[in-house]
Amino acid sequence: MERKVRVRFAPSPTGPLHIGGVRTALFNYLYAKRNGGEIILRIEDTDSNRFVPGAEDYINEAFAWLGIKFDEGVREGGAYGPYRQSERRDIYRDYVKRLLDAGKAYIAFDTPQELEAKRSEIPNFQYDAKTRGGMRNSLTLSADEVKSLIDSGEKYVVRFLVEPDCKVVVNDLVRGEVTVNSSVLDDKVLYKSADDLPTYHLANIVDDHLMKITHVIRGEEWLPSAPLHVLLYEAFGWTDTMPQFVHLPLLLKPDGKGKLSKRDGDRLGFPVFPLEWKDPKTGEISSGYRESGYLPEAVINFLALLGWNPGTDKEIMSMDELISQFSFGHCSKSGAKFDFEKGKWFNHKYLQELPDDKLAEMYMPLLSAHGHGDADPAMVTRVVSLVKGRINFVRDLWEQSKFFFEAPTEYAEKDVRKRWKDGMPQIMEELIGVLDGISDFSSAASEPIVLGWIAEKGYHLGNVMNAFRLTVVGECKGPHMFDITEILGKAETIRRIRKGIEEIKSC
RNA sequence: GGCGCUUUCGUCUAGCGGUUAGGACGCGGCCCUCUCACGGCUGAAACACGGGUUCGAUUCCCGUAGGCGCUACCA
Repeated sequence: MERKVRVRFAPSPTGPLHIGGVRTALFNYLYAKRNGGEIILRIEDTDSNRFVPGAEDYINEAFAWLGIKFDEGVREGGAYGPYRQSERRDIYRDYVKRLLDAGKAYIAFDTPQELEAKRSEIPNFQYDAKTRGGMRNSLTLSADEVKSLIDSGEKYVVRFLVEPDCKVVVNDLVRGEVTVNSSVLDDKVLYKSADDLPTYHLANIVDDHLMKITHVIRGEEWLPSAPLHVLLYEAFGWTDTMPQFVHLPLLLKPDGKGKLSKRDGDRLGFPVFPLEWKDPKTGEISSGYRESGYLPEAVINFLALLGWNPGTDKEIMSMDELISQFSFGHCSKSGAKFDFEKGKWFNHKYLQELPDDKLAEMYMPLLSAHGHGDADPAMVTRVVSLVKGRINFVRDLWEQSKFFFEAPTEYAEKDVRKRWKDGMPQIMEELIGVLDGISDFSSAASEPIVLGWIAEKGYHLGNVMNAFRLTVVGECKGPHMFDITEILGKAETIRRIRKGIEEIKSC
């Protein structure tokens, strides 16, 4: 029977959501939506030691910004809650008991210190069929001993009993069949004594089963424990509804080796988190894509193409297009190095798609910060239309357009040397006269007049125009000259040429 | 160390037995042009290695090497 597709993204609230986690969530989302299914956000807070306040809110805010909407979750509600694992203790206890009663799990009293001692004493020590007979557990102790130990308040964990030498097959939608021998698996702790909570493995299987998850889509770091999960489904007798597994390739460091980590962002100067994050303990701030000027659509598009492709040359795709094209058949198997330059390119592309007035609106706070909050919106929109082609971020707008708002106070030495030749001040004086005589200062009307004057005088077009530009912009770059002067107006243009004649010293 | 996954330009990747090995980012050149960008065109740049299988391997299989992950009462 075909079950309705249900997937989940299950982060633990141990800090800000890593960009690799965002990518995993995105693939879950795309697959679910592509197949008319549902996506659940489950908070896996079964490690009370690593719990970080604020992390859960961060996760919700990040997905809201990115445009990934969950069908069920702590905030969204749903028929399969609670969606926070710390609120499901009773459920887990019940399922652990089932395993215990069925003889598929056992109680172990070994303390962390005892285990530590074993590990340093025996190389490659593993708690399994070979070694469990020499440990303190309900398999080696008599029922009476176990009972009295428990009654006396002795701490214990519950371990999964792994039968040795069995072939375990994990069926993975992107990797095919992955086979391991159960002897390489250890008797994993399913229930911890330290915080009276299950481990990831137990909670994960129980919740996925109860929440009717059909596809477990997660990072490749989980592949080694997937056989254990398969064994757990078998132990519970849930093999007929066991989800399909998909292990996604990891996001790797742009340089060097290893998977992308928090440190890489600080080191290489790009964010590894969707939103800025302030560590509640240390006060340390980690930059986010949102605060760095990224458009959420660009981040989504960029991330989608890391480890997946539509099978065509198309690269710029909206969320809806991604959804309609998505499949695991086009997922790659090997890790992808994080290419920050390409990320910038995506943002550049998406910025170009924005309407000018919208971009202008996004520019306003920055303009205000530079003391130009009173700028005319129509003028700003026009400015933005002229310079947007050269920006990767909204913040680049200032560097590219500040001369529209402030007269240059210094002049690029290199350009002065090249364009401010002897006699140029004199020609600029003439230019002032020509400009002063123009009544319609629009680009279209003024350009032929100035160009005509240059031609008539036999001046060098490039030299005169660049000297002109130097006085108005401060350097030889920027949009079409007459588009600039149209916005500046006659008075300001002439004022700047005069200022230039005064201040530019030829070399 | 053990176990598993993986391997096409510097990077992200297309390719699913026969291709001049394609695209994108970045880099170089040309065009456009008053400048710098944008844009258009274009150039350099890859099948890790060794065995098989096959008429034929980038493609399938096996090794080797490299890379990555896991190896906790963390997820």
